[in-house]
Amino acid sequence: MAELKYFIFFDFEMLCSNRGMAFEEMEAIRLGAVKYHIDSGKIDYFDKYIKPTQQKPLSKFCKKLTSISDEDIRNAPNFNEVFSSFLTWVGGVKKSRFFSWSNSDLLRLKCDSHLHRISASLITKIESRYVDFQAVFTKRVSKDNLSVNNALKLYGLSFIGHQHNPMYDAYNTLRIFLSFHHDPLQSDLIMLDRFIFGEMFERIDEVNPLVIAKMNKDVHTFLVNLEDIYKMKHVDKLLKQTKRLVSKYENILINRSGLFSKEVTEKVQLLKEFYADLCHSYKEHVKHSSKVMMLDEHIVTPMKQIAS
DNA sequence: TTTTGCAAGCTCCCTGCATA
DNA sequence: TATGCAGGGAGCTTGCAAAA
Repeated sequence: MAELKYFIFFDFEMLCSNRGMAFEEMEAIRLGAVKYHIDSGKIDYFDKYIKPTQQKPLSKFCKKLTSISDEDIRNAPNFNEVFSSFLTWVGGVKKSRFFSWSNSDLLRLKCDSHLHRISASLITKIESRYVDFQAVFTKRVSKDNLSVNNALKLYGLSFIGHQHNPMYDAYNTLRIFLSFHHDPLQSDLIMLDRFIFGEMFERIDEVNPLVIAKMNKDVHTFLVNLEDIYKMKHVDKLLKQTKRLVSKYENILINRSGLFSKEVTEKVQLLKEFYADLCHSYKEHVKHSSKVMMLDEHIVTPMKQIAS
């Protein structure tokens, strides 16, 4: 396995129309990217227009959105040429990890590569090193899918360059990535705001007691509504409800910032154990064609411990 | 402006049960 | 057996945010 040296953030601008267009027809017309050297922090830039196979003039909507003109792409190299120079610029797929903000850029890459008969194994190689950073950020920090601009704002940053310029979009995605990695405390505070409290903390020392109080309240409400016996058709609803509760708190276990106390992480662990036992018990009941599912005392014990 | 994805809420239909 | 009611589930609608 080659040593990881670069993080490549890339973004495509595509053909588009306000009258609707099938994704297959939305060929790439500009590829922008930034290369982050992991060792030195140096950043390289890549930006090229792409001539699409279809020769129709760009729609007004597309021109306005992307600031790309017909002249920009008329004499541009085709997808094969741009992709080839992109790979040269990357300097080694095996030494790189690829990122974009939403997986639509990967889908575009796959779609256009197929159209231009680019080696499928090469695309598979890139895909195996690809991360949809928006999905990671949503799961770990923001809860909802945010635009690059709104994600930057969470860290008090503003967009640098022009939006819908793919190189700047890629560069600003890198800035979110670096904030996420270099400022775990702020990332955890944002996560608490968006997943649990709906507001930012002013004082760090308030965090742990308030998380415990909130968990106690949530778990207590859950236990009040919990029944001893469920018809099997109703267990699905219980599982969903429990999963939502786990999703709300499980990021605390990662604790990159060290913000959360042992007491807090242990309570979240108990919550996860309860969910795991519940899922296991459900599968066993399904396996034996049970009509009802009883919640044994030992399954509910972790929840009672949290609420105590 | 359209498309996409997700979540929440709403509606309709089916099922089961009670009653005549 | 026919009718009416309640509850639940599937599927549809709506709203929101992000993508181009």
